[in-house]
Amino acid sequence: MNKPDKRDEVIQAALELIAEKGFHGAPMSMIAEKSGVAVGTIYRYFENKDVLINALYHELEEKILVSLRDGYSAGEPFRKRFLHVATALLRYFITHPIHFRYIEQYQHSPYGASLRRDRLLGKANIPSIFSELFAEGVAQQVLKDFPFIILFALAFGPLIALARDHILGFFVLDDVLITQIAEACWDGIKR
Amino acid sequence: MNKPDKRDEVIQAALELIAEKGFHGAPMSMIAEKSGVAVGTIYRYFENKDVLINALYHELEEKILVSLRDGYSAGEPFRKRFLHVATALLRYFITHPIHFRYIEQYQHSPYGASLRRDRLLGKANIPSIFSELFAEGVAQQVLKDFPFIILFALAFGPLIALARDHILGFFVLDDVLITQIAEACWDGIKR
Amino acid sequence: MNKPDKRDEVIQAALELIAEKGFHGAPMSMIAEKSGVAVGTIYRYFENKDVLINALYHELEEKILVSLRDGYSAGEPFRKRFLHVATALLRYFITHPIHFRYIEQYQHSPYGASLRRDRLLGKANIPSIFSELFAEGVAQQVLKDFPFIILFALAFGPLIALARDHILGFFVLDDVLITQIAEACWDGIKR
Amino acid sequence: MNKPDKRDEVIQAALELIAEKGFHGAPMSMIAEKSGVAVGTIYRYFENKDVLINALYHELEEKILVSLRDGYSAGEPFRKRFLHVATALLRYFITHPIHFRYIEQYQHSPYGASLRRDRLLGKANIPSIFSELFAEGVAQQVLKDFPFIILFALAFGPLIALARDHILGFFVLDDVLITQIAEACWDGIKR
DNA sequence: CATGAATGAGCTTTCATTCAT
DNA sequence: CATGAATGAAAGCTCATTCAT
Repeated sequence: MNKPDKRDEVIQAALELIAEKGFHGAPMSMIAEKSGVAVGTIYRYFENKDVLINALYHELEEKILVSLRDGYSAGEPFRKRFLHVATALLRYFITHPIHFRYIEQYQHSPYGASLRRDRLLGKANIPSIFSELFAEGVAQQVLKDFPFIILFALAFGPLIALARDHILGFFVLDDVLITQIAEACWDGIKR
Repeated sequence: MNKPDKRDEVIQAALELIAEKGFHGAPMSMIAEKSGVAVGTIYRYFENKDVLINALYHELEEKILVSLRDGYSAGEPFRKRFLHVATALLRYFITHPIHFRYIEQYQHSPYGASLRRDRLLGKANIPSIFSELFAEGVAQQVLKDFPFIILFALAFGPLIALARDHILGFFVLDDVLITQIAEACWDGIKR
Repeated sequence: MNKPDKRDEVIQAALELIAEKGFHGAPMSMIAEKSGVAVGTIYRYFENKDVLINALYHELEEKILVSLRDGYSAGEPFRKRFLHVATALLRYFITHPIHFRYIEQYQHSPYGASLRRDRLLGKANIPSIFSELFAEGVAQQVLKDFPFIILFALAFGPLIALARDHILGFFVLDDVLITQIAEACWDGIKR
Repeated sequence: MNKPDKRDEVIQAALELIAEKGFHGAPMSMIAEKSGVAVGTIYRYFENKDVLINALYHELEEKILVSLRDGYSAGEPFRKRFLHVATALLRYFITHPIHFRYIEQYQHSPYGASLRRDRLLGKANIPSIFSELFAEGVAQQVLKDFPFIILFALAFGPLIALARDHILGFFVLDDVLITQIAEACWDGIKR
């Protein structure tokens, strides 16, 4: 639980640098400098740069899941739960733009493809909140009768696109819009 | 007869290598070798690697637009036209997976951010087929009253996510599914 | 005598480009473009870049010698003849700054060292106007009793340094100064 | 004990290689090899090749100034001081031919032109020993009434030319000649 | 003779990784 | 455990030279 301080410094520095400058714009030496640590020290905590990049991604993913579960109650009606998850996700991204940029880069790189493949092959696990939600929605016949992967794309594809547009400054998301957008996504998946 | 023989070879080699290995996994020397051309020759056709990457993107985009316009008739009802564009786009991607992977990488890189910004500022032009379609839909009050950028995300965000999932082999898209998905996207944007 | 037009164009373009940008800032392709000739054509007239560079130097040297002999009369008193040569040289340089810059670069490059060595070994000939002038001056006991090479340095070393300073804009030479400088050089060599 | 071990090795290797082969005949890889260091190591000490070249020049210049000040006494008569500086300079060059060749190349390259310009504009400082000497000489009316730049050329132009000739083996300078030459230069500048 | 597309060796510079201290 | 100087493979790009047309 009490991870060494230095490890956290490195993770944070890597996050900020890579989010801003991309994987190749953030050399290990720069990460070392920003985190106030020697280059060699990074290699005590992470075997190599790839390991660092993957570990960072998984930490971010975990933080998002925690945030989605906050205020999420299995007792609520299904639609309400979906809207909660969708708006929480969008809100997380726009309040953590650096996390978003990192995740986006990760997912569209070879790293992301590997992880997805591993998840498909069962080597890595799919976050349960999503699979449970959609499994239930299909079972209750509230949702369109699509495979999980399609429902996921219909529900979250637009959110991610819009988070990016907001973060890039192409338009501004406010609470009203966020709700309207989540409802539009709901229209896309509801039966 | 076909003058830009070498240029085409280079473009094709770059497309395939970058789609597979990413921008940084495809050095100029590798592109040269794959295209059967000397390194220096690439620089006769493209001032530098960035120019090559951008030119390639614009060629692909143009091909997609041509393909979307094929069978598109302004006389058809609005919904039908939307479904045509959506299914055609999805079909293009799954029949040209390499193009898709290249475009995806491009759009999530600094190159893509620059282009988007230029388009927003009016320096580069937005493909008219999309802007016309949505402008008309909003005017006719068939679509939800959202700004263009949100409609675009709702309509195409899921398609792109699903194209990627199909190409990565996570599931299989067939004609029936494609139509159903396009209709689900329609549900997301229609009033 | 009627050298091909193209050869002259190449020589002139090379002169201007190299004078301004140095040997390595003037690629053959640039020389070709500036002279309105194809790259391959240059190689019809000059076996390679080194040959071009050397040929150009010798053409310039010849022009200077012609200009020094203009108005030079063996009948004049010795001092007057020296002042003529010295002022003519300085005037040539400041009216042909491009020639000066080329020559300067040449003489301080490996090319210049080779040529000097060849002249020492008798493979190349020393311009006669200088050797005759100084030989006579020494014989008449008007000049200090130094070897030719030292007299040459005392007489022309300052001129060349000042031509450079003038051309670089560090100060301005006018007719009065030119005469005064030549006389100061005379003070350096006269007995 | 001697920290900048590698830095010195690099400086020395660069000096020798560039003196012999010119700036462009001494690639970084060659400098690395000669100094027994990896290429990348050079870049720890010098940001790039230009920085290395300039740093090397300034180190040499400083060494020369130190050597000129050795045995120089402000109390001596003016002529004696001038002769000291002139002979010391000539002696330095012929005992350090590699330094001479490097300096010569530097001064006749774009590097040298930049430095001269900076010194003229006051951005870089002119070695005080020269400016003080000539300023005093003019004030005492011992020297011809020329601007500093002309006196400098008259005094040192011949020395530099003769150092080069000696180093290239065109003739041999000995102590007697060196003194005679310095006196001839004195004749050039004295009133 | 003239052309200029093609070549590829060679240049400068970067950066993930190692290891002696 | 921490350090950061050292490494050297590999990248993008240039340009003198060739040769099919």
